[in-house]
Amino acid sequence: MTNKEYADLLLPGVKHSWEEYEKMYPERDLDDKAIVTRYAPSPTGLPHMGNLFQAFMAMSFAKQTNGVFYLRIEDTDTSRTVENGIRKILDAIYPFGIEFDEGVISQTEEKGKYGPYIQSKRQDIYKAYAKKLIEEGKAYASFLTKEELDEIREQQSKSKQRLGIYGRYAKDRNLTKEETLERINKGQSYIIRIKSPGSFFNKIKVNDLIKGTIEMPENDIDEVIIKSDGLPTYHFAHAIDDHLMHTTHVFRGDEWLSSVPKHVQLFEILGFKPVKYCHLAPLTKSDEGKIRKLSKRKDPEATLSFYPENGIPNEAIMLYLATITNSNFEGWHDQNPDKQIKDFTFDFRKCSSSAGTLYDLPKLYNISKNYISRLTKEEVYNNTLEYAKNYDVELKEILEKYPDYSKAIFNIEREQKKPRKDYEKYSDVKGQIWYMYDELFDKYKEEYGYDFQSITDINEIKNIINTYIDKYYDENDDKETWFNKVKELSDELGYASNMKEYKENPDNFKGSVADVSTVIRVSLTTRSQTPDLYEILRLLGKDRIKERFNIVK
RNA sequence: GGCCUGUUGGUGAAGCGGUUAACACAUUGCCCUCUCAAGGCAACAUUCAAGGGUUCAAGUCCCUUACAGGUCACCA
Repeated sequence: MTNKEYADLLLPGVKHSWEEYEKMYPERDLDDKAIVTRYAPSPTGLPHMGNLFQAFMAMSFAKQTNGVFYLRIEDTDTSRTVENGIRKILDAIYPFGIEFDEGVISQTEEKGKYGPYIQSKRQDIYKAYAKKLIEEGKAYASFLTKEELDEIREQQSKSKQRLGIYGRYAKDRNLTKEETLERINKGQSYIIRIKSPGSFFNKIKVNDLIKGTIEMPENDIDEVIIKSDGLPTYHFAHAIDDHLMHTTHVFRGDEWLSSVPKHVQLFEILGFKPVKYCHLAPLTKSDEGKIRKLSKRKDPEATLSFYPENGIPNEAIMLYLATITNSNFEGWHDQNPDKQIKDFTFDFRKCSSSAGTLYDLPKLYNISKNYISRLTKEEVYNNTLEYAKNYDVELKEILEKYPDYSKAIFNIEREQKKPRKDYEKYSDVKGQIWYMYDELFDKYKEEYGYDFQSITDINEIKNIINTYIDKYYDENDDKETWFNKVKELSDELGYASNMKEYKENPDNFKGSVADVSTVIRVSLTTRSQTPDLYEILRLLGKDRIKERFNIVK
């Protein structure tokens, strides 16, 4: 019996040979420097922030080198695969600006010449290469049962030896063809393992683009490559797919680092050109003094839906991811505020190699605040409306009812060199401007209550607002005239119009122009802290000012 | 337990044998100012997990220890 016939018996029904597959997946016609990489999730649930981070990074490096970024679905664990898993991944990730050049593009479609991009549809390919290894004597059928495996593990840990199927524990390694076939004929189930040529006492060096050069023992474990369900293990699928799809760089979590010797070995015995590895540290969080991985279960901010639900702009998240990808991004962005993330050139040498990046929400909010402050009034209006449509019906109705007026509100101290920065997220908006709308003012004024500061005597308050509206208010005043009048009002009523004088001799006055302004401000809005009072007066207009003054009791 | 990685202020970090140890967030104080936000200025690591070594010189190179994380599946 030839080796080829033997391989056919172990893995029957394979349609193509590995040579044919090699021809079907030719080299890509790309620049030498072009990075081909992928995002390769398992469809086992919703992606989280760590996944987005990986996808973002892989995409950024591919795009800046005019390479290819594709989506591959790793669904070789059929028991964990969830319903509509692909759609869930895509829906979660698309809003954040992740774009694939190739690969799976919807639950049912894909594009590109290197597919299928779903591993469960590539079974024949994996088997063809497994047969190659069997033919060459580099892989074999292993009949170890669950019980035998457990026993070996127990024995190894009891005698403090390394765990795994290697050396003398790889019992079926030296079975002859005849012995193997005999067992198969008896109906014993088997899987395919590689016959590892490595020795634990040899060291290999791997140059990880992020972690640097790492020295590790060679792999000597007879790793499983084809499982009993006929599907490949992650390790085998990784080698085959990334070879055939001509991936140049593999971005993945650093939990894979310790598997690298297996992967290097697999590429070698298959005769593949090795890929470059970029192992990313997990996003972490400090919890009761301990550092741990960001967790979907414990940390709401790990879930991608947290962001739209809280009105945090997607762009801010991308900006944040860029700043934790490369430490020099932030400085560049400050210098080039009008440029896009894609204009920045990321550098592997500027990627942090530390054990974990703390995912810092306050920092993200700061980035978001700066981002929103630079938007135009239209953009703020549209984005807030978009948020409100899903999460705040009351706000949505108000915004839709008064589009121009709302934009004018958003324009207060906006669209200038040093814009006002008071929204970290769109969900902050209502809390800061509700009093500008009569409907909301009527509804919430009692709830919030008038926040008069130092002046609490209602007669004095009435005195100030009545004198102001009767003698000084003129809706046609410009800002300077307006404020001069407020000062005159202060002088007339015994308040210091000059803050310096007031600070020097506070006892000579009833208060200052600040107190007078506060009375006007609070009477109109109930709030002691608002944006520019002049702008608010202008937007409210004479009638509503009078109306609101009259309500104050 | 074996193997691997990491450890610079409250946080993220820059640093690649000679610097007053950048910068950003947070915090605190002052200034500006009709409030808030913003902005300006300043404070915040006598020291780079601990110890030892190499060197004229070490956060930077070497060793040991400690701590943290990862990994050792027919899961990815």
